[in-house]
Amino acid sequence: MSWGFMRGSAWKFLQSARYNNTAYATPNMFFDEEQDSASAAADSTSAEDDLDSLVLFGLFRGNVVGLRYYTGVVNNNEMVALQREPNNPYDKNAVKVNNVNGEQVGHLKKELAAALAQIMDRNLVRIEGVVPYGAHNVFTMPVNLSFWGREENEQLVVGHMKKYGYKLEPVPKGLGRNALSKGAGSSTSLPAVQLTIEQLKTEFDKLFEDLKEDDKTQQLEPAKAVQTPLLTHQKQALAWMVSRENSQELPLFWEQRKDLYYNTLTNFAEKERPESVRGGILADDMGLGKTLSVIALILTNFHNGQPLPITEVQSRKQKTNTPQKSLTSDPNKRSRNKASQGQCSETRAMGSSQEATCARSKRPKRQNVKRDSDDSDEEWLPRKTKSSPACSLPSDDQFAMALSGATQGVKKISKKKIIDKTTVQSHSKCVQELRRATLIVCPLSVMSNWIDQFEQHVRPEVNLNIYVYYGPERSKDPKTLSQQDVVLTSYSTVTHDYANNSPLHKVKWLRVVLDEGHTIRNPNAQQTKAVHSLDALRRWVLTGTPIQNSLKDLWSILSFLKLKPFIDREWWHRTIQRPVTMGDKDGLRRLQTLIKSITLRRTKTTKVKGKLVLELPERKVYIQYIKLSTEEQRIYESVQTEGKTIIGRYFREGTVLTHYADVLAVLVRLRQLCCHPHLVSSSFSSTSLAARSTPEELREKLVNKIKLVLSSGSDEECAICLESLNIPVITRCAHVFCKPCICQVIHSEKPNAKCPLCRSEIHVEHLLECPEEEFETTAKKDQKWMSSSKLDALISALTEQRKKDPHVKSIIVSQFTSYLSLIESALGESGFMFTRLDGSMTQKKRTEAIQSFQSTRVDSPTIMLLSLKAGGVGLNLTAASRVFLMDPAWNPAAEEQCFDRCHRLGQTKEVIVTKFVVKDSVEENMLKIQSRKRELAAGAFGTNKPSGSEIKEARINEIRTLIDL
DNA sequence: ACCGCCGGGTGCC
DNA sequence: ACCGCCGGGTGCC
Repeated sequence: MSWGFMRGSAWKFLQSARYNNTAYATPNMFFDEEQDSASAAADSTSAEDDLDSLVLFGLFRGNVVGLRYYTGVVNNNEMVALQREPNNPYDKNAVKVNNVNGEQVGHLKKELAAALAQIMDRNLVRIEGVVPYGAHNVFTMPVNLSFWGREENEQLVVGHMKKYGYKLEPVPKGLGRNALSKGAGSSTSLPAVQLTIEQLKTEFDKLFEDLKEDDKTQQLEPAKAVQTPLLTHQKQALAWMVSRENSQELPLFWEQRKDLYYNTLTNFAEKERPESVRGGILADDMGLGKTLSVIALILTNFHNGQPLPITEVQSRKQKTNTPQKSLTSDPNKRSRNKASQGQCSETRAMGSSQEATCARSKRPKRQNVKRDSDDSDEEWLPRKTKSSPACSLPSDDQFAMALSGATQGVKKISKKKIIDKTTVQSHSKCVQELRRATLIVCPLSVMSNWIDQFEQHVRPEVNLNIYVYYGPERSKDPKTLSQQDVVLTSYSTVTHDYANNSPLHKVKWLRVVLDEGHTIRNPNAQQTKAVHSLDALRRWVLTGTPIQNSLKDLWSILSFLKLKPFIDREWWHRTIQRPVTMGDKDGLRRLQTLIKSITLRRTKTTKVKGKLVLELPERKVYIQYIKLSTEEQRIYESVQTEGKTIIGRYFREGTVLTHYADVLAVLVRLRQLCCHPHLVSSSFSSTSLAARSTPEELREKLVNKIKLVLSSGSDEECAICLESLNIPVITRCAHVFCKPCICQVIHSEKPNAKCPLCRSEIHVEHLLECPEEEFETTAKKDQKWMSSSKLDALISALTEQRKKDPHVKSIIVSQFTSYLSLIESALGESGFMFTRLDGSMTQKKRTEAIQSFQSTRVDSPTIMLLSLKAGGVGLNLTAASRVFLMDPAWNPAAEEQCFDRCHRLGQTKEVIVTKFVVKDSVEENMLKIQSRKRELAAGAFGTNKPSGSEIKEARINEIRTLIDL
C-alpha cells in the first residue's frame, strides 16, 4: 500500500479508529456528507485538547427522554453532561445525559441524537447542557444545549444541524461568543463584568501571590518526635495542614439545605455529605522548608489527631527500609538498611491488631464507640509505650492544647473527644481505621533528600518505619506497604505500578503527598492518571510553581485532591476554566476563593509579623590579590611579551579583528598562567600561525585554535547578541557566534553575508559547531605534579577555614575545567572531601554530585568544584556558605549568578566570596572591564543595542585594556 | 403520559 | 371498510 493511497479518508479512518475503541461504529463510516476541507481540519485535533479556543456557535432547546429508567436526578438549572453511546444496541447515535455525579439521567431524543452523533464523534462540536426545569419531571425534560467548537467548524456544524431540521438560536447579546472578544458570561449566569486581557493576566499572576497576607497565621508546635525546631512560618504551615486534615467543614461551593447538599456552581444536589478535602496545596517557595513541614505533619497528625509518641525505652535508631541497594554510596547507610528489614515482623503484628478493630466495629454502636477509643491508643502506639505511659501522655496533652488553638470552631478539645468523633464518623467505613501509611511520591532525584531529611528531623528514638518503594527488589505485597508509616516512591514507579497492577494502587493510604506536584500537570499523561487513582484520605501537593503555563495546569492537581465536582474535567472547565479565560469576573472570583481555601504559599517576600519569612543572610565579596612566584612571573612575562608583539602588530595593521582567534588564544594563555602553568597546552604556539600554509590548512588551524579556546572553559560572548554563547559555531574566518544569531545574519544579508566582526564572506554550510565534549585535559599527564601560587592561596584558605569549622562547605569555581582537575589533586593531598560539577557530566552524574554535596550527612563532601557555566539558574547549592572564584569572568553577571547558587533561599549562613586575582596581570585588567560592563548595564538600560561598529570598537578597546597596549 | 402513537375493533342515526 | 373514528395499550435509546 502506498502512502498516497493512505492519505485520503482511509487515513482519517485509521486515525479515528485508533482513538475510538468501537471500530465499526467509527463516525467517518456513517458520515456520508460533504467531506470538505473544513471537516478534515478538525479531525486531527481533538476539541478536548484545546478547550480555551472554542467559540459558542449557538443554543438549542432539546429534550431528555427516558428519565424513568435511570436513577440520576437533576435540579432546576443544573448542569448536565452529554455523552455519546455508540454501542447502544437500539441506536448507534444514542447520546446519554448524565448529571454532575456521572449518574445517567436519560437520553437525548433520538431524532436530535441522530443529528448530533456524527458531529460529536468527529469533535466538530462540543455540546453542553443545562436543564432549566428538571426537579419534578417524570418522563422527559427540556435541556438547553450550547454548541461550542472551533471557529472554522462553525458553518459546517450549523449547516449540518439545519439539514436535520434544527436551527441553532443565535447567541444572545451580552453572552460571550469568544474568549475576550465580545461580552462575557458563563452559560448559566447572565452577563457579568468583563475583564480585559491585561486585567486578567494581572489577576492571574496575582492568583498565588495574594495568598501570602491572609489569616493563616495560627501556629502549632510539632510533635516531640520532630527534633528540629520549626520556624514561625513552618509552625503556621503545620497548623494549617493539621486543621485541614482534621476539618469537618463542607468543601467550598457546597451548601447544606435541609437534608440535601447543594453544589452552588453546578446546582447539583445529593443526600450524602460531600467529603471534606483533607489536604491541599503547599506552594511555599523553595527553601522555606516544605519537606520539614510535611515531616512535622506526618508525626504530629499521626493518627486520630494524635502525634506519634516517642518511645523512651527504645534506643534503636529510626528505621529506613530499603529493598534495593542504597541510593548513596555510603556504606554505613547500606548496612543500616539491611538491618532494618528485620523490623518488618513488628509492624506485621501491629497490622493484625488493626484487623481486630475492623471486626469489632460491627458490634452494637454504643459499646463499640467507647471500646474503640480506648483500644485505639493501644493499637496505634508502639507496644513499648504502654509500659511507659508517662512518656507519651504529656506530649499528647500538650498536643491537645495546641490543637484547640488551631482547630476552628471547637473551643477546647480533649484527646478523647477527637477520637470519639472520628470513630463515629468513620464507623460505616471501618476500613478507614486501617489506614496508617503515608505515601510520598517524588521525582527520583529528590528521593534521597527525603531520606536525609527524615533522618535529620526525626528524633532517633522514634519508631518510625520508612520504606523506600523503588527498584527491582521492592516488595509486591500491599500489606507490607500498608503497615509502614511512610512509603517513599518515585513518579515513574507509580506510573509503572499503575500499568502493572502492582501494590501501590491497592493500599488504602492514610495520606498521599506529591512532591514537585506540578509534574502531574498534563491531564492526559499516564503519570497523572496513575497518581489520580491512588486511594488516600488525606492528599497533599507540594510545589513551588503551582501554575506554570495556564489555568489548565491546575485541573490535575484539583482532581488529585478529589475536589468535587472538579474531579471530572468537564465541570472544572465549565464552572471555572472557561468563565475565567473568557474574562468573567465571577469566574475569577470563584477561582480565587478556591485557590485561597486550599493553598498555602509563602515566598521570599512574604512577611510574618512585619518581618520577612526568611531574611537572606549577608553576602560579602572579597578580592584576594595573588603575587606570582618568580618562576611563574618569568613564564607569564615571556608569554605576555610575545603576545604583545603579535597583537601590537595587528593593531598597527588594523587587523585585530581578523586575527581575533589569535588574540583570544594569547589572552587565554595569560589567564591560564595566572592560575597554573600546567594549564597552558603546548599546542598553543602562536608561531604556528605566522607560518603560511595552504588556505585549507590555515583555516583548519584557526578552527582548532578556537575550539581550544572554547573547550578550555572561558566564558566567551557572542558579538551579535552580547549574551553567552548559545550553540557556539565557528566561521571560516574563525569568529565565534551563537548559531541562531549568525544564521539570522546570513539569512537577512543574503546572498552576500559578511562576518559581523571582520567582513569576510560567510556561509551557513561553512559554520562549524564545536564538538561538544573534548576533554583531553590540557594539563599534561606526564608533567610532574606541582602547585601554583593561586592554588597555594586556595589551599591555605581552605585549611584555615577547616580549622575554624570543619563543617563549613565551599564552592570552588573556575572557567577552566582542567584547572578544576589540578585543584582536585591538591584537595586530595590535603585530605578534603570534594565533589565536582561541570558541563561534561551526564544529568545523572550531576544530580548525584549536587545531592551528595547538599546532603547534611557528616561524611558528605565539603567542597564542590564547579565550572563557571555548569548548571542553570536553578542550581541550588545552599549547603555552601563560601565561594572561591579562581579566575575572573568576562561578564560580571556570570559571576553573580554563580554566587547566587548558594546565596539564595535556604541559605542560613553569611556567604563569603573570595575572588582570586593575580596582581598586575590580565586578570586585574579583566576586573576593569567588568566594572565598565557593570556601569553599562546599570546606566544604559533601555538605550538601543549597540551597532556592529560599536561592538567592534568596544572589542578592540577591551583587547587594548586587557593586554596593556 | 391530563400526551402522541400504534394497531385492533368497528362501521347510519 | 383500500376509509374515519373509537378507545385500550402503551411508552428511551
